[in-house]
Amino acid sequence: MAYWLVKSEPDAFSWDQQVANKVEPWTGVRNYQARRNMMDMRLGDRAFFYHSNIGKEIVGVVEIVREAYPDPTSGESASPESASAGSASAKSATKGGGWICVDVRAVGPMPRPVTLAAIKADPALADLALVRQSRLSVVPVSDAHWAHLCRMGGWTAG
DNA sequence: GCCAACGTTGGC
DNA sequence: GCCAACGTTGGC
Repeated sequence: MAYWLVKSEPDAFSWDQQVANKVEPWTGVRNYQARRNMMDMRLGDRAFFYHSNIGKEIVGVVEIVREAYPDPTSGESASPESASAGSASAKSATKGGGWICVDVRAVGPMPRPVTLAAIKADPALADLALVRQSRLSVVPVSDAHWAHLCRMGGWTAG
């Protein structure tokens, strides 16, 4: 399984809302590199939920519960019917240059949120994509980095 | 509120 | 196809 990190401004969509909604479509990604990363997400993959701007810390863990499909908030998205077909329709969406989203489910909160400052202060995390490409909202996390960040946050489950 | 990084756009 | 201008993001 692969690991990821997704960012959200808590003003727009916060961890608390993610927990309240349980499953939430991760929409609004309008960057090709981020889109490519989302296309690579598979069922069961996990991602850190990061608060940008306010907080600047990893606040929880989510799981991918639906692979890429056309983003309903995108102007040129396909119909809901074709969207329910799953990743096959995502391919046609990308063919048309449309944007995509995935569904994520809240797994649990970080016992101790991992701040950006703590990440930057740790040499082991110097090449984390979050640090290197601060503007990218969906980034991959290596197995080693995932384990390291889990340790920092006191995350013991899975 | 400012600035750096980076992506996109448009003129040539 | 290059590059300057501009817009957006995100950290400080």
